Amino acid sequence: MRSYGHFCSVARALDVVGDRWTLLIVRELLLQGPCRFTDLKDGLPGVASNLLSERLKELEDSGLVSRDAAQPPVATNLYGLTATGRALEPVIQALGLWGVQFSMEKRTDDAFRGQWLTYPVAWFLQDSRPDEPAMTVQIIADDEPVTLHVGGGHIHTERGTVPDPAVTLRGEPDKVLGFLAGFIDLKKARAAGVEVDGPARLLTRITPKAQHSMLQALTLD
Amino acid sequence: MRSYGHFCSVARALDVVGDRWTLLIVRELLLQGPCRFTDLKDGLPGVASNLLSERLKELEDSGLVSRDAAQPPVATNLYGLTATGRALEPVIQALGLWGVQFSMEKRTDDAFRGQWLTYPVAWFLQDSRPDEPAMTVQIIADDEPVTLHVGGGHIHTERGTVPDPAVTLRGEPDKVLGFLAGFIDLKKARAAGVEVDGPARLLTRITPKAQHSMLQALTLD
DNA sequence: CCGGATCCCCAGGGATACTG
DNA sequence: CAGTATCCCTGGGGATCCGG
Repeated sequence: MRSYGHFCSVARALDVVGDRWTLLIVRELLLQGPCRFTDLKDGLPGVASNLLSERLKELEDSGLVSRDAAQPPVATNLYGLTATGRALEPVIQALGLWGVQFSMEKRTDDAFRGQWLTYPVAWFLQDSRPDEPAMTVQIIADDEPVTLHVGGGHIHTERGTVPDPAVTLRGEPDKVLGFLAGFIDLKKARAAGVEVDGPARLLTRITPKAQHSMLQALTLD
Repeated sequence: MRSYGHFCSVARALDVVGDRWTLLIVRELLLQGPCRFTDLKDGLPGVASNLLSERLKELEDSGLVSRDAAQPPVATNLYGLTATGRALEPVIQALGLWGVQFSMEKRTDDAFRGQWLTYPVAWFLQDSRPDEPAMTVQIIADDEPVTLHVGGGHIHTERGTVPDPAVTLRGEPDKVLGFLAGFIDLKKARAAGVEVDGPARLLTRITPKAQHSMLQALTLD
């Protein structure tokens, strides 16, 4: 990217990561960990392959991304973040927190990937009944399966399915997230097409963290 | 800006502030407070006036910036941040902290403005001898005058000169900042063209905050 | 099928000139 | 002073193609 030419650390940071797609590539590498070109491309719907290739080269030159040959059986490269790249997590988080206020606007054609549910859950939600036995919640949003491990006060997420979840949620991503975060109640969620398999009351132990009161001011129509 | 089309709050945030110059405009409005078009343009060396005009319009539409007519005598508009815009400060700060590692690279033709010194001072430096009487330090970097008010454990900065400072520092911005932050000692600073008027030992009460140890690993050649 | 490279087209950015 | 208008050109988007 063309340098802003300012002696200012904010401008210098943007000289490195200010290009289109760059911070979203870092987001995907943070969420997915070291992964292949194709995995990155799938996690960045809409990116042109030449752009992704070019950005990865620039990020490698800047020392934010490492490129390693995978184990011999598979002939592919694995892209991962260096320590410098991982140090961008506070930037991604600050952007993500600020961006929540725009996340509930209805946009019918937005793409969705399961791993994108990870951050809002980690940032905003908690297990409010840590003494109850751990449970797993299966979420299927836009056919993207995500598993929530709830217990001990925390919620851990991962992609994929799990054999016998305590509860299963299916629906559109914004509705599922809105329900989990408490923007809409069970009745409205069901009206919006969210299906709940299993005892819905188990889900009441998932609550927003208090410090993000901004979230609770949001409404979902 | 063209939307990324991702149902992800990071992407939604970048849909709003991901355009070139946008976050630097927010930086200037945070640093300068409500100000005129010309003040913004001066604080953003290199920006084309049509770009600045266009961005301000977009920021106004997004609800980040307010445009108010100034007091009758002067016929001009004042641009300021709304609460939504000010909420970007954590993003700017995270970027600025991450960008420090690139800030000491020598770039001879970088522009400099006094207000850009405000953030590094506020983020990294402290008054390590709060019990001593307050003092003012005058900095003249690239002909941009900045005043440091040091006392009570804190350092407050403002643009402009002050009548009788305890110490005056003159030199190139990176050298002055490097000296203040402790990357280079007085001898090296003088060798690099920094002039100190007044008792230099008074400056030893300005020290880096402990939590930003990253800073101290940096070296300035 | 994976990991890109190449090509073409167009929107957006940069520089400059101009106007109320 | 505070923008607007214009032109040019780079850089991004999209599709396709190619070597392994």
